[in-house]
Amino acid sequence: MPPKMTTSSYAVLALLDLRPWTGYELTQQAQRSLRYAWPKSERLLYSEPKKLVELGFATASVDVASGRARNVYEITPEGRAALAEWVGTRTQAPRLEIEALLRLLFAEHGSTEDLARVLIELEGDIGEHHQAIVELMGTYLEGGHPFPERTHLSVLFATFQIELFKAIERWIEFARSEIEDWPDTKDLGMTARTEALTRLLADDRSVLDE
Amino acid sequence: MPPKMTTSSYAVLALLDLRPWTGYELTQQAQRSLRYAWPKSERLLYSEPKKLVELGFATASVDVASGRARNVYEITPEGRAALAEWVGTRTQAPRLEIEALLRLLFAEHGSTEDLARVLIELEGDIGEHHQAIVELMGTYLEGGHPFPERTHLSVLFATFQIELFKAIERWIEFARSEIEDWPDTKDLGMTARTEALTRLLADDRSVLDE
DNA sequence: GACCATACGCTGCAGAGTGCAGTAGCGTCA
DNA sequence: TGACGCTACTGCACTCTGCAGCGTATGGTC
Repeated sequence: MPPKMTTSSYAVLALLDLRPWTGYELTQQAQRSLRYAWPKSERLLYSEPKKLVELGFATASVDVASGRARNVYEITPEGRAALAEWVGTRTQAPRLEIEALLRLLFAEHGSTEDLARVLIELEGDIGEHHQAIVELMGTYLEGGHPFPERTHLSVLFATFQIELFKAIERWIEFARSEIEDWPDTKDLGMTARTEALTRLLADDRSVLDE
Repeated sequence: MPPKMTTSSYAVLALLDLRPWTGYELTQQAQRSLRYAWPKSERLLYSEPKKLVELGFATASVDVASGRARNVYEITPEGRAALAEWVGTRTQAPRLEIEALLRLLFAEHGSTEDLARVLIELEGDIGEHHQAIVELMGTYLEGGHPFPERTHLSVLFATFQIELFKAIERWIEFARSEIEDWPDTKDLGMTARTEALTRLLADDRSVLDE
């Protein structure tokens, strides 16, 4: 049986459609540009182009010119056809893994300080990404986009990241102020405040509009 | 070598701390309540309690009382100790897999209609979750929380979901109106509109404040 | 009263994906 | 000159997923 095309395979194939890349470049580029939509390990990104070659969607050649040997991958017409077909398939539902929220849900095992620390860690992780995107937009303004004709796509993509990060940061502030009023993490149950929040949520209203 | 405790192991252990569960109940409960923070497959959720037993963090017994045989798992004092230690460890960075955004980034392979369809699919997936949370809050108001003393945690957790879903839905509307003005998905590059957006993002301003 | 769908209650297995260790060449700065 | 870091990967063990399969009990239909 031939290997199966996964979403990750199409992601790498779409990069190969832009230009030929070496395996190393592919891992670096994919980790930098796709990290926020499709985070995958370096290890996998080294394996995917090999699979594409096996399927006839890419060709591999070895370049020895610049120093040490490197695999160079290039897309084939069959590869482009596969990409065109991919567009018609159903999009997978998003999948959000947020350990900080798991720890919030089970915060009873630690103190309110432990919970505050979890929020700080989340804030740090989000803040890093947030800042990186803002800086990237600065370089785009100076003509730094590696594929200028694709700027409209990268920027629309970036608007999502920024709105998401801002929303999460706003929530962290909100959660922090809520937790400040908690005497403990345990056994509070349905306090007056929690009931007020529950009512807002049951009416599908934002808890931040204050 | 004994098996390794993963975040998923702690998630299941934290559930076991609430009360004993059968394997089946554990899979259902974990998929319902943890889906938005820590989405894991049914298969894994059947395996985790076995690992906990091997580590001495839970005990297993077979209940034949009600119809057919079922495994019942219960936490041990060692299990509770492990949970208490977990609180002190570093929280993993969030990991957001959103195939819709990957397809946006490579929208050049399809038409603007294809891209609009991707947004509709994303909207549908988010909308389902959004609605489920709102309904859950309704049941909490009617005293439907299975562990009433933990309501404050569940509700704070839910505020995150609602704010996140609302932010994503707002962005989808925004993206839709942007794409409507595109003659094509390809080669637009740095249009005047894209430049305006890039400037906003580089200043870390929201593109939705209009 | 036989049938069938559906929920319960799992297990095995192949394959996707991760993390880490290891290997090896090249540049550079002290 | 040797220590460090970047380039450029590969192998391996292990985590996690999806799917197929399998038997039991419950409720409703023809």
